[in-house]
Amino acid sequence: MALRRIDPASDRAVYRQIADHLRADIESHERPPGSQLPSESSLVADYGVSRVTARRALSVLVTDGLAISEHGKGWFVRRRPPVKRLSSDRFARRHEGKAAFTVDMEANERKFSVEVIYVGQGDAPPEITSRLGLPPGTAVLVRRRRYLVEGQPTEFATSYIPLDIAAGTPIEQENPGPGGIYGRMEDHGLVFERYDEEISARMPTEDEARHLSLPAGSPVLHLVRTAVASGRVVEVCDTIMDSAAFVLFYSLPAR
Amino acid sequence: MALRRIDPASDRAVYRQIADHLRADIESHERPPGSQLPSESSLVADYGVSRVTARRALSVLVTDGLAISEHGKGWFVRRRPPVKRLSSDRFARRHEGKAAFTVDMEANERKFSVEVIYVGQGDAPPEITSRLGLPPGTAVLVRRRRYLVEGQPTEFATSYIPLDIAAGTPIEQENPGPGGIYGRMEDHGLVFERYDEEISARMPTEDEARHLSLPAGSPVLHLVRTAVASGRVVEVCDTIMDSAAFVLFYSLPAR
DNA sequence: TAGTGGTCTAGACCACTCG
DNA sequence: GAGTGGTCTAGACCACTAG
Repeated sequence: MALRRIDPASDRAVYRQIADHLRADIESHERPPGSQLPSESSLVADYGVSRVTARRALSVLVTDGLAISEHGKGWFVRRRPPVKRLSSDRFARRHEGKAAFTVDMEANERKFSVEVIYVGQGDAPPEITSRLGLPPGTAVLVRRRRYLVEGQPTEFATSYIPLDIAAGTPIEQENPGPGGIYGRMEDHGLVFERYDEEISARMPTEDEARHLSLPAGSPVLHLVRTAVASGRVVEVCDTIMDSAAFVLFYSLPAR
Repeated sequence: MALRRIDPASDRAVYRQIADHLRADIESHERPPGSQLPSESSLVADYGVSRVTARRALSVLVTDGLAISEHGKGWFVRRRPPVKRLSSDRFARRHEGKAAFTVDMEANERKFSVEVIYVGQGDAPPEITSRLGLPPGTAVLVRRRRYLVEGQPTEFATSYIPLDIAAGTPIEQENPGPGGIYGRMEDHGLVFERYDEEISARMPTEDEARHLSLPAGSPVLHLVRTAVASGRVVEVCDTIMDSAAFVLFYSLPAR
């Protein structure tokens, strides 16, 4: 964090050089997560650049997911919530009467909560009805909720369930009871065979960024789970996760 | 793509309004992938804003992963390489004598190639030696390579293998032969038990962005695979993937 | 009120691409 | 050479946060 100067002979743009200095400080933990970065005016004074250039340097760090700005307060090194999501034994342990998310979080000893945003009939996007094996436009049960870990939103999930499975069962309730919706499906004789998960990553839409309180430069993990029971698809769950908060874990047997 | 105007009464910043217009055109495919966006000067003329504001609007799209700029040429709607990576049957099919990546790509009928960057002894980061069950600083065999799909780099992988397994075997060669390094390990009597995979997503480092020719606003998928055979960890493979090029697929049995 | 970031302007010089 | 993006400056006004 020693005072560094711009090399005017360098090919590297001035704003990048300043960003490099700050990045080095962040990566070496000389500027720890949550600490305040130099203000724009102090960069202007220290480096002898215009305010626009100082801002650009700081913006580079935001784009790289290393910093955030807070209006009226300053620029700060971004805090990273460390959370781990288990997978392979996630569904096995569900049989003890807990929903998958509960199992995941308890395995990591964190305080969590669930916010139900919407439960009721609704339309599903065509990609979803197609996975469910239903004609486009078919009404389904929609369960939309947001998961919070230690007060911070980290995950935003929407489940789609065929109405012939959900109608008249506790699956239509906000709280479907012990074991979650999978438990209720088993009560009705459905035998689960497998869960297929597709994972991708991308930048969030503006909506997603708002729902998850994501700073700029923070990608999301997109997970689509298809649950198969008794020979048919009984649920498609579309999940958007703060990528800074999750590591997904899969254990594949060799044979 | 009709001529739209800025609403000066709106709370939304001018550069965001312009970005919104362009984003809508991109998402509706009125501006298809690869097409040229309006030049900075034409935005200046059409919207009556300064060049800085026009550039900021375009930069928003870059940060969101929707556009790229090419010096001297213009701004373009980003092309997205569609590729799918299979997982669950990836290792099962390896036994036919093909490496996992080959299986993945053939399943998607794409032209691919592998570039070997380095094969030889080297140091492994402490996270890696710890996974391998070796003391920090132990030398290991390092195999670093880059995978290209249809000429575009999409994946950058580094394998770390304990020397007592690799030394004196074709694993130390650039081309380890049919079935890849796993095939050679089996030749020596190792029996594979499972592959553990940890997946996360984040923004790339500058190095990673260069190696993968990633535009700004393009996150990477980070996959760390730990191969367990005959009761010990025989390889850790650290993979960085262009998130725009991959969808990871896992099938989890219910019991 | 003082300090911080958020937005915008007008103008400059440079480097790259293409015909 | 004409057009495109890349970088930088000096200055302005506004909005938010704090003591």
